[in-house]
Amino acid sequence: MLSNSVIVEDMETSAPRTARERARAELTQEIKTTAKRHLGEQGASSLSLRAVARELGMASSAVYRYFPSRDMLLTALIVDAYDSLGAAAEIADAAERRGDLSGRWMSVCKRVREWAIENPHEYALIFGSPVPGYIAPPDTSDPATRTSVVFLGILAGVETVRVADSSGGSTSPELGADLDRIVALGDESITRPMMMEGLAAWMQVFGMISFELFGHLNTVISDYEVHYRQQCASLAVRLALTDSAADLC
Amino acid sequence: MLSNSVIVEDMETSAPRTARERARAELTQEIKTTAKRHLGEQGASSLSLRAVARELGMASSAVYRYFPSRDMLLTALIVDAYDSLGAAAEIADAAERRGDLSGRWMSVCKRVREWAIENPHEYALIFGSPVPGYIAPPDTSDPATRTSVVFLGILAGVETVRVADSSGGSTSPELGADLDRIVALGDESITRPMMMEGLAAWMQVFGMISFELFGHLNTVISDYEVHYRQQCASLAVRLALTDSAADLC
DNA sequence: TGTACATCAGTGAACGCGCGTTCACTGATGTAC
DNA sequence: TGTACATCAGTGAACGCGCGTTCACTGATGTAC
Repeated sequence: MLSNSVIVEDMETSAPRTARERARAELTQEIKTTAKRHLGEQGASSLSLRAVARELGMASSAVYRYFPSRDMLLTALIVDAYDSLGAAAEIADAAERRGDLSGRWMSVCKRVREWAIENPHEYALIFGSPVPGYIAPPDTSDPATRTSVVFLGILAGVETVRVADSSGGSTSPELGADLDRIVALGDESITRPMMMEGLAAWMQVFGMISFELFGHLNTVISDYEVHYRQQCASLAVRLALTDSAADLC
Repeated sequence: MLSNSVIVEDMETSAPRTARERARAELTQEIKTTAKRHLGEQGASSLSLRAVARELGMASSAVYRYFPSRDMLLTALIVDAYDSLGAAAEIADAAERRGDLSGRWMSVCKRVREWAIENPHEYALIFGSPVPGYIAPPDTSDPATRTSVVFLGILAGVETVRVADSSGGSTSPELGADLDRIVALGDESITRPMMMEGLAAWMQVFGMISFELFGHLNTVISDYEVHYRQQCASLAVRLALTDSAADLC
């Protein structure tokens, strides 16, 4: 997975030999950076090529030398966002001792929220409402999985026997197959009940971040950070990453 | 809370004596209905008054007899969406025996997801990325709480002693005050650990629905309904609404 | 090292389009006597 | 019941605006000999 991302970055940033190539790489980046800023002021669906060009002091038609259409620019932003979040999660995970599962979990959770707060518009771009009429091309799905692979890696270290089966034994065959398929992604042996808990935790994490960023808790919670940390610590216990949440807060 | 919503509906639908008043009420509703449909095709930020008018076969300027501006129309849609979801949750809750806490929980969870699937654009409107540049007026916040009040009502029935404190004892004073404030909303005695679990469950529920609707699990889960039901059953156990998830699935 | 040609970035005008909002107006509906 | 006036819904033209995209062009950068 890591090697995969390196390849992507290679194509974008490395080996700009001639001045022309260097200039092109730089302007491509500048256009994306400006467009990212505009996302916040206008929202994804009304991102304007002309406005971006105007801010960069160039003719609107010049942007077409870099992106063949507005939708392609949007796609580039989405891919970048997934990649940026994925890289942040990978780094946070790698900073902890491999055996310290709860430490890795807390570190990744913390970093994901930080990333969202630092890049609210990009977070909204990938986790908010889909841009209507826009259909993500297949090349977006690969960087999208980076973050969840990190998460699966942490789960894989758990003695999954310790997670009880709370399904009541009535899992549908279809859902069972789904769970097995996710497990196979990580190439590890995770039990189905464990996978259900993992999915639940994952969705709760993004639910919490979305609620915070989209303002659904504005009049409810004031100390978002402490709340988030405690909830993540509870999740660590539930996922059997540790015995006690006390030392995580 | 219920009486409040009745008042709102009274103002909108009741007592249209003259033909003029009846026509006005009907057209107001028609405009909103058409606008709702357009939400899906274009997204909230590019909802077009002119397009709505065109579809209704009237001059674009005529819409201004009903809504003073595009933003006011958007506000009306948001208020309607919150109210509609809140009403659905209240009805689902009321259909179950008061003492059957896990039944009420499962019923409300099921109905909330159904509502989201039936009204994906309205769901995205209130739980997706905020419409940029649009600032919700204060009158939107009241209907927004309807759904959570239903949820608090269920929590209030639990012997909260049964929910263990997983915070490790290090709650910040600020967060503690936040939790107490939420508890006070429902005018019931819910312990802080219980409230934390309640928030977690609530956000997981909306995280699951958002992931499903926004397509983040498209290649991951195929049997959304079973997955959702099982996760909600697990949550019921965790919230001490029941002892076993088995009879809920 | 110098010249001739090819490649490419960027320009500016133009296309057709849709938008929100305003305004003076017409004609229908409601009300007071 | 009938008339005179007030209220209001809806019209259509106009305002100024921004949008995505195309196209023929100029001039700079790169390359082959």
